[in-house]
Amino acid sequence: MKKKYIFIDKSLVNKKMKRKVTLKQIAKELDVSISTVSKSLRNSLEISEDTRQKVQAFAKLYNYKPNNIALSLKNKKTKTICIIIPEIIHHFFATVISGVEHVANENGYNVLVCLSDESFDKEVINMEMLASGSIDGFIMSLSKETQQKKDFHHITEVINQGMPVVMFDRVTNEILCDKIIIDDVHAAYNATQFLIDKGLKKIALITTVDYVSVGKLRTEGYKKALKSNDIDINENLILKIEDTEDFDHYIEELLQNNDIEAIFAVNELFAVTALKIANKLGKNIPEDISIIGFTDGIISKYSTPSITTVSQNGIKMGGKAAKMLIDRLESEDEEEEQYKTEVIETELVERESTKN
Amino acid sequence: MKKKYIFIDKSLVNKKMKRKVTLKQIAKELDVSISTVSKSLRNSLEISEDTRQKVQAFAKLYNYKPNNIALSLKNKKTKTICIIIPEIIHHFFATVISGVEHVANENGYNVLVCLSDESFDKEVINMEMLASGSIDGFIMSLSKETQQKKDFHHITEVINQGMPVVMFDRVTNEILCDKIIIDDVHAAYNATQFLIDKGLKKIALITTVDYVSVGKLRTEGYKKALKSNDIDINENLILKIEDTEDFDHYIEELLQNNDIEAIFAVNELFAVTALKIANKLGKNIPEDISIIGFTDGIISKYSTPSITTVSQNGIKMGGKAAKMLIDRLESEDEEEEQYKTEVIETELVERESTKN
DNA sequence: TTTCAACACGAAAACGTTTTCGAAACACAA
DNA sequence: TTGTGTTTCGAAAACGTTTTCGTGTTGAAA
Repeated sequence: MKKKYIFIDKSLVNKKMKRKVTLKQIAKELDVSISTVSKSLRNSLEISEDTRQKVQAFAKLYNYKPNNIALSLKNKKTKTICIIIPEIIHHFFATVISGVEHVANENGYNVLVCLSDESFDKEVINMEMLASGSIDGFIMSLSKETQQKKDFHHITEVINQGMPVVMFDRVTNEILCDKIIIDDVHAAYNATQFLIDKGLKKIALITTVDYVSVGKLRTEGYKKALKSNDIDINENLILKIEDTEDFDHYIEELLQNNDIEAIFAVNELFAVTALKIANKLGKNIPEDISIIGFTDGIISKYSTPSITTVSQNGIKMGGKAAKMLIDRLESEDEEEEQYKTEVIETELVERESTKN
Repeated sequence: MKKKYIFIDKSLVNKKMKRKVTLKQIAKELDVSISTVSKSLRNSLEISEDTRQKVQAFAKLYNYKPNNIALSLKNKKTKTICIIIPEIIHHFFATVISGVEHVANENGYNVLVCLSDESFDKEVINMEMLASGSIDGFIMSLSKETQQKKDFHHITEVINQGMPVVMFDRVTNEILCDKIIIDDVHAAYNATQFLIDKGLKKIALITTVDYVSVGKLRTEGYKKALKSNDIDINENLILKIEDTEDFDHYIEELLQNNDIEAIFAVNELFAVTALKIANKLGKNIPEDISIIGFTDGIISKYSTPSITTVSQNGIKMGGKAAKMLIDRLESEDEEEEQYKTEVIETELVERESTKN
């Protein structure tokens, strides 16, 4: 008979289990007070050399580590910050988290990640839940639904409780707090100008509906660039896409019904989809149509042809956001500084989808 | 003179600041004991209808929320789980987090994200740090360095302290715990067989160095498929790539020096890079060379041509991992069940990079 | 009037720390 | 012996909860 499983004796397992040791247990074992143990471990001069060494040796032997929760309760800080983002599958948001995590870690903070799924309710629930002591501060980018509703009471509430909030990318003027953004208008302006400089005039815009702040701003930049080059704005060339819907056929229509020379898309997905549809319609990129996207993600980089984009540098944004939050946390109740809005430089990454 | 800034009076700010109210404060205000307040809020029958209502009204007015840290200390559970992954920028890991987060949230848990950056030390530090009360359990995928060193003491230690650990994707046999994996050998076998079924025989493999567990297993599957179809294994067609190095020219060599009919790549990056280099060398995909990748990521989907891949379903993996961990947390100290290893089904997603 | 429930509430312990303050013990000078 | 310091330690409060147990009050039954 073959043995198929190895059953592990429970008492044996428990023997191996060194449950976490506490100050109280050490104190009892060494027959001193809890205070003495605590002080010894923190090398207080109040305690004699002898006792200190004895305690420290014992603590090391039993691998004593102070309980973080108890410390949090005592210090009223958790050394944890929370980042709330609409979703994590987007490359941009993943890079932001990466940036946040690194800076946070360097400063001894941990990062709690919450996904709002673009839902107002989840955003509210998460914030209310966590504001009750679990974390020291928030970094967040608004969900689409929140931006549409323009209801920010959950954020004001948290701020009024004295908890710092740093907003990034999708922000709102209705909340006073630290912010990290890019100059969407300017970046879009530059991207459009870049196309115009190549001698292209019939430039289509694929953007989001207006309540998405960044979409609106980028649309603004696009229009501004056209105007300052005395190119008429043709509303037929502007496609506003509701994010939930299947948008392929809209782009197909756009490309079929207009002899477009270039496309500026406000995100990566729109850009790559336009590229694929253009291909399907027998247009060559960049010979027939030039394409510029937004967000320097993995798609643009590995697409064929690779796509010229406006790079947002999510890692930098995340890093700066974490730095701002932590600065505010650590300087707390010193002079209340004014809230700052920091603008991160964007960069046009030229690739194969635009002709030169 | 134009006003450039609006200075906000600090006392005013503080007036608006409703700092978190505690049981003690409510008790004092209503001139009852803390116990009475606590019981009232939890609708204890010990307390008279009158008092209960009074307390509840007051608590609602001042927006009382119990302090999570205090609760954690009392209950010895934090309702937080930690996921440690090598990096977040990889689409696969992002999807896993997404899966974890959703299931965790459904069950009232929060998710702490730690990035090991493929570094053994960071993995160790993070685990040791957090094991001291901050979280209830771990979900993790090993860093490359840890796999190389084969040093898992930090994980055993945590487990011995009674903290449950669930490993996924990059796991090891040296640790006894719950695991979620895919059958890498089988999936690679199928992918290779898929190519063979198309009549392709000269199939190259682009894989990682052997210490990466999944790379090794997928290599095994590839070889197995060749053998069972009586195709000789040509080591020249097997390219093992060290992850840190710049590998483009290796792939280029591989493609130039052999008249390859198909490529099986163990990850997305290798696949798309091979595709681009093949293109550059004037080969048509899939007419001249068929390509299959691994990990159903964003790159494969939006590449041109889109890439046939083995889909790992990270969301499902993450969800299952979270479920397993939470089950163990909540059933704790009931019968110690045996550790389970769950195998997630993979799926071959057929796209344009393989001919039919 | 006594007795006994039932009711309504409070005191205190517990979770694991840190820190303040007081005090015991001892040494040493006057 | 007394007074003055110094050294070394412990008690207790504090952080914010929950929960056990005790207790005082009331009303009714005996």
